[in-house]
Amino acid sequence: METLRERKKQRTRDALLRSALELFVAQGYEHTTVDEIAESVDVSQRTFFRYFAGKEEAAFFLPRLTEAYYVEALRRRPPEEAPLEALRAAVLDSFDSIEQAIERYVPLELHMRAYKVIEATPVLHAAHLGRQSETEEEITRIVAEREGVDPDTDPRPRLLVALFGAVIRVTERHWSVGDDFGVAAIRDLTVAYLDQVGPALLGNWRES
Amino acid sequence: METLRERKKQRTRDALLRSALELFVAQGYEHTTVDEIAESVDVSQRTFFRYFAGKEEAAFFLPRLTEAYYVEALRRRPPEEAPLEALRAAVLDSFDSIEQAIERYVPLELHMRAYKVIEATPVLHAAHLGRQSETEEEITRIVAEREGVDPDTDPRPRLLVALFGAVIRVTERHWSVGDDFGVAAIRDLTVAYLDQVGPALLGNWRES
DNA sequence: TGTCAAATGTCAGAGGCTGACACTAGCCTC
DNA sequence: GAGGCTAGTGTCAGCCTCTGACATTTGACA
Repeated sequence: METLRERKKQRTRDALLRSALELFVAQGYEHTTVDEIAESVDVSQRTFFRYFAGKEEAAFFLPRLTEAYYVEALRRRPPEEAPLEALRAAVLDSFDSIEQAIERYVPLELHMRAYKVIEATPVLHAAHLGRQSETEEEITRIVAEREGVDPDTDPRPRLLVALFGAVIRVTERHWSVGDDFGVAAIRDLTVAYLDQVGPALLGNWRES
Repeated sequence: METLRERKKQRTRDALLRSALELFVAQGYEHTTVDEIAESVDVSQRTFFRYFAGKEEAAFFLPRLTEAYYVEALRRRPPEEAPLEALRAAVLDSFDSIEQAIERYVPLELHMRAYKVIEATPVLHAAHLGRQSETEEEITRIVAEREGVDPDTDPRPRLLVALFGAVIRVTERHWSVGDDFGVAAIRDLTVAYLDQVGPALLGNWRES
């Protein structure tokens, strides 16, 4: 962000993002119109659409960021690690670095509240799943490369990533209905759920 | 469907459904307008929206049906079965009964092609994932009840169902990019992927 | 300072979807 | 079988998301 022009752009986008999230949190995603968001930042509706491809994109700007951090964390894991272990460690790693990244845009709590709006709004939740599904495709390629297998032939990378993603989503969902807005809460839940994968798949629950 | 009135309604809805799927398959979901669908059946746009809550709902009418069949098949599994085994057997069971159910509405091949459109259209795929996520909630309750555990306390039912759903989705995705439109192909793929869950979760792939 | 390009605004319009109201056509009773 | 009732349909007006086209403003930079 060198020139004045670029700084202005940045400020406009940040303001739009922040206003959008605040409005979503305050009055719900569906009850917030793009006109409202634009007006609250004093730009035209058209300008909003030049910064965000759609209303959804405003809601997903920060989730996108955190996913990028996760992918980055995964790329950094040592190649000797077993695949599942690398996926798990990357999640825990990324939790740390993400907080500051978020704060560059909005207060962490606003982000957390917005995240709960995503989980609670069916159309947003669906879009969220769709995006995650795309991310999983990227992660699949990373895992396959780590292990030196072909993801189009060997089903294991895609399957492992899908299974892992399922655990993450159950965790997010569980977190989203709770009252704890902190990152530590998600972290603990993630570990707890990952540890339950074995028992869940076990044949007989009634003997335990 | 006793009265003439009811028969007419049924015919209108069936015609709308069929026209919609045909248009989606022929020219793509996004390039098909509701006006087009309505016009091809010679009713007003408003009438379309009285039969389907939205354009999406037309695309998901049959997937909804097949999911209902799956849930029903699961309910019928003997209670002694281990949970994962019941989920697996229910999928295979339901494949049989679904074909005829579909044919009551449209030719099976049209349905299969429409299904590929869902998988290939991002906005539909996302909505599909959202709906599946809701179905998983229902399945979770069924599994929890079978096993006599509380799904709000014990993480295993929800986790198992999420993991199982992940395998199903990978299977669907794989099938959707292939050229085989038959049901047998999905069935075989399902079995193959389910058998890979263990190996995928296994620590080290390089030793095998 | 004047030129160029980037950013924004304005306008028109497509497409999804909804509420309100009028009208048409099966249904049911007498 | 005529007439009242009501479910189903059409019409219309309007909101909201999103896009293309064109005009206008405002930094950047020689």
